[in-house]
Amino acid sequence: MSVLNNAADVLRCFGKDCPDLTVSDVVRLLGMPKANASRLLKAMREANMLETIGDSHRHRPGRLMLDLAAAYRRSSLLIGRASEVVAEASAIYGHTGYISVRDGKEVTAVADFQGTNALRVVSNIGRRLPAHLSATGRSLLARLGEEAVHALYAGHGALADLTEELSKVRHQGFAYSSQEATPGVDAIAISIADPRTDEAVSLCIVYPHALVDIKGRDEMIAALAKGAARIAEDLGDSAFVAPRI
Amino acid sequence: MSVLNNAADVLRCFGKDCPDLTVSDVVRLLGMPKANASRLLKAMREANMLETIGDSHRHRPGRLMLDLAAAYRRSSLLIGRASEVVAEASAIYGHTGYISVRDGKEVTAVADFQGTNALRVVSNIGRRLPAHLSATGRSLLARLGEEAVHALYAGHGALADLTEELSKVRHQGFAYSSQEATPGVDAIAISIADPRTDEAVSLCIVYPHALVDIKGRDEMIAALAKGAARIAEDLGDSAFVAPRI
DNA sequence: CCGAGTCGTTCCATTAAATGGAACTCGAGT
DNA sequence: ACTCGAGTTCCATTTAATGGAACGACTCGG
Repeated sequence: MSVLNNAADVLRCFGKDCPDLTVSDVVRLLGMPKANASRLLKAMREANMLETIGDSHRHRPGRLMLDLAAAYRRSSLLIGRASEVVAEASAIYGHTGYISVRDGKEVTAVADFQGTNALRVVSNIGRRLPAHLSATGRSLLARLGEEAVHALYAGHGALADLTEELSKVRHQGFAYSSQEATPGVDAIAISIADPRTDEAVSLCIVYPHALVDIKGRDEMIAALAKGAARIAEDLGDSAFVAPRI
Repeated sequence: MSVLNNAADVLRCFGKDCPDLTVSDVVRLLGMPKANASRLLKAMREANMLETIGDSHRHRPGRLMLDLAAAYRRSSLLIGRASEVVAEASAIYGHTGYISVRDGKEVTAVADFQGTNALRVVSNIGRRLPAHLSATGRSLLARLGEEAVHALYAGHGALADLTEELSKVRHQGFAYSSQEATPGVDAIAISIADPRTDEAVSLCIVYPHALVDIKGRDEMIAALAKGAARIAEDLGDSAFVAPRI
């Protein structure tokens, strides 16, 4: 099924910073003969996996793909429950919140809730972040055993720091970052899991550093924690530790 | 490229109300030999187009698909501009807003902004609605010529009503529905297009019928219209008509 | 503990599709 | 008119998809 893999490779190209693709982009990025690239994009177009932008030769993901992220959300009880909690916290405090999942060494947001404050962090849904460099990523990595993290980050320079940071997250019950990925932006994150499906998600709030002091931060952690604890109990997530603040 | 089409057909199954798929679901829904279904799902799994839920045999869209909706949004300047307008209106009035696109006789939301009011309409992103039965759909259909609508809905029972309704939308500059798709829920929608790419989107606000009178509705229409007019001017959308209220 | 039923995977010969080099088309820019 | 880059089409070769049938795993009711 080589076509499928090629098609998946094409779709992966959209991942990082590439808003659209042409035949020659695909040739360059994937090192594929251009006859193949041309036919592949055509077939993907006909299958609604891609569509052209206007009548140019540039391609973007097709309509078929639009609903799949929503289908993913709908397939998971955990995501639905977590969304309720974050949506409420986001509405109360006015900061942007999101739900994210880990995929190897990366995290992706699966749902976001725009804050309402005049100064708020714009959500970055659909953009992959390195798990070890974000609060939401570390809250998810902390759920892995220490060995699993070692295996995942074997040979990685940041492993020592990460190990220490994760044990702190495990002890505290939440992850925190201050101006780490983005200057002026802090984040808090708590993870929960569904033992029946082995999936884990992170509940995260991001906010402008200047607007929230430690007291305000702890208030939001408590709000997330309350909802997360209820979900953990309902689903039987025995690994959940209530945050200590 | 028959695999691609089969894969696309599988992905389409997630569209309506089907949160997960098994091999036999695929056999039943697509009438495919089960040997093929089994191998196809396996290949899609390996390409990250699907993933299993826990260690069961149930499949959902894979992580690869999660970012594609966001890539779609990023590829379109129009969607970005429209999102700003709806996000602001949603924050001001506290009602849920979304941006949607038309795909034949259906409309899909591509972005949503949860309202903050205690009583708010929960967004239905990723669920396809019949275009002729929703305000957002009619605001987009109104952009088509009358002949194009006739061609699209040839033989459809609702064509006469729809034609009349659309000419009203064209004249008013906005579409309105009161308790149409959902009891107790009203909606307003304004569409704009980017002539360079031939894409059109609808800016839509949905709100509880009981909470908003005509005056409040017109205020929101004016807010959307103001943002939409600015976008229409910037992009050169000559077909845009400013709402008359 | 057994057998019927359901579900998923694997095997294998047949058939159909993907592959990649080269030739061809189309526009844009000297 | 010529060239350059981008995209598509052609064709013989190779490779992968197909579907019937057999096989393994599991569940339910007796």
